[in-house]
This record gives sequence, C-alpha cells and structure tokens, in this order.
Amino acid sequence: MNKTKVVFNAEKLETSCELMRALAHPLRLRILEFIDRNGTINVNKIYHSLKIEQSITSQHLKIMRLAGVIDAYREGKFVHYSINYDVVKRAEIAVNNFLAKSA
Amino acid sequence: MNKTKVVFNAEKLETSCELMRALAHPLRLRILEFIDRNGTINVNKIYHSLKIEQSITSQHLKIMRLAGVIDAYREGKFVHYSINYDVVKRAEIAVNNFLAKSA
DNA sequence: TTCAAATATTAAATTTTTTTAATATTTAAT
DNA sequence: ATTAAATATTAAAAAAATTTAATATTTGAA
Repeated sequence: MNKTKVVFNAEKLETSCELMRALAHPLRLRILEFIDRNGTINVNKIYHSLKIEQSITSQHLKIMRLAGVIDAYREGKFVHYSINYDVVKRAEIAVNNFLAKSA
Repeated sequence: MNKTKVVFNAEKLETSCELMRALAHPLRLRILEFIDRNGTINVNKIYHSLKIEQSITSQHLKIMRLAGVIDAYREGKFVHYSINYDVVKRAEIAVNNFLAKSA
C-alpha cells in the first residue's frame, strides 16, 4: 500500500534476475543450505549427505559458481565449496529494491 | 567466510523457492517494477507501456498473483494490480536467511 | 606408469516454462 | 439484446532448464 519509487535500471534488473534464478531451485537451495551449515565442504560430502547424483550435484554447483553465489578451491583430489556471502547479499539487496518502508 | 548456521526447514525452503521463482523472470521483474513505480495500475497500461502482448502480460500477472507477490481488484472493466509488499518482504527474508552478518 | 577416487563435462532425453495465437469471459455502453 | 473494450483462459508450439547416463579430467597413491 506504499509506493517505493525504486530506481531500477535494466542492467540491475538483469543481474538481479540472474542471481535469483541461480538460487530459485529446490535442489540448489538444499545444497546451498548444506554448504552454509558446514562452512566449507567438498562435493563428495554434499552429494552423499543429500543423496543426490554426483553429476547433478556438480552441475548445480557449477550454476551457482557461475552466478558467483559460491566459491570453490581445489585441494588435492577434492574441491571445496563455500558460500560467497557478499553475492548472496547482493541477491537480497536486489529483492529489497522492490520493498517499501512499510510492512 | 562467515558461517550462518541458518535454521531452514523444508517448508520454508519450499516457500522461499516458490517465491523466488515467481520473481526470477526478466519480464516479471519489469512488470513488477512498473507496478511498483505506479502504485496501482491496470493491465492495459502495463502492456501498452512495456510493449508486451496482452496475453503474456496476463499470464505473468497470474503467476505473480498466485505467488502472492501482487494483488488485484476489479473496477468495472478494469483490473488493477498492486504490489503486495509484505510478500515481497518475505522473499527478501528468504534470501536473507542465507546471509552471514558479514559483508 | 597404472590405477582408482573425486570431480567435471557432454550429449541426449525429459520435464518445465514461456510464448503464440486463438477463443472465452466480464462489463459497460449503445 | 448487441457490441466493443478489457482481461483471462486455453491448447499447441517453442524454448529453456533439468536429469540421465556415459565419458573425460585431475590428482594422489600403489
């Protein structure tokens, strides 16, 4: 019931959209939550714990990595993933841009 | 670099996901922004201003209405849409749940 | 070096989402 | 009553996302 008068240029909109899309999938949210819970964790632990296919896990991790939502680094045979909270923060801000001071 | 220890149950995750999906589309974001800008507006104005098909507009409006992101009321031949900021707020909180105090 | 474990990539199959295009509904005016 | 404007619904077509299943890459260990 309260106007926002958001200034939301095309670029920002694109970025917001891409970020949200990278998050808006049930499996990805589960993976993300799991990583969040564990701080830093490797792919094996992720897909064993969540009981999802290795390949699927890898593919979803890639989508989120490309969106910048998670970071990865290799240590020997293992690749460790962690959340890039700065970028998740940006997703939040994107949504926030639609918000009134109300509610 | 900062753990969150979010408590994020399955239900919340489902809800968050659905909300984000309802937002994560370029056209829907454009429509949403336009409604936000105008406070309350009818379908005609939306699709004429944004130069999108009437049918497409209607369908995207429906998706957002079902997700609760926007509200509608009819006044004669016109249907007026407005943003449900409370629900958008919930989308923001959903994303926020992944956030550390960092950043 | 060969082998196996961990992860990534790929292509095809499947599923879901989106668009197109046509038709239906609702309401106000004639 | 008919008609026209505003919006919604629907079904089929098209496009995009996801899964499956197989293969490739990387690395450490035997």
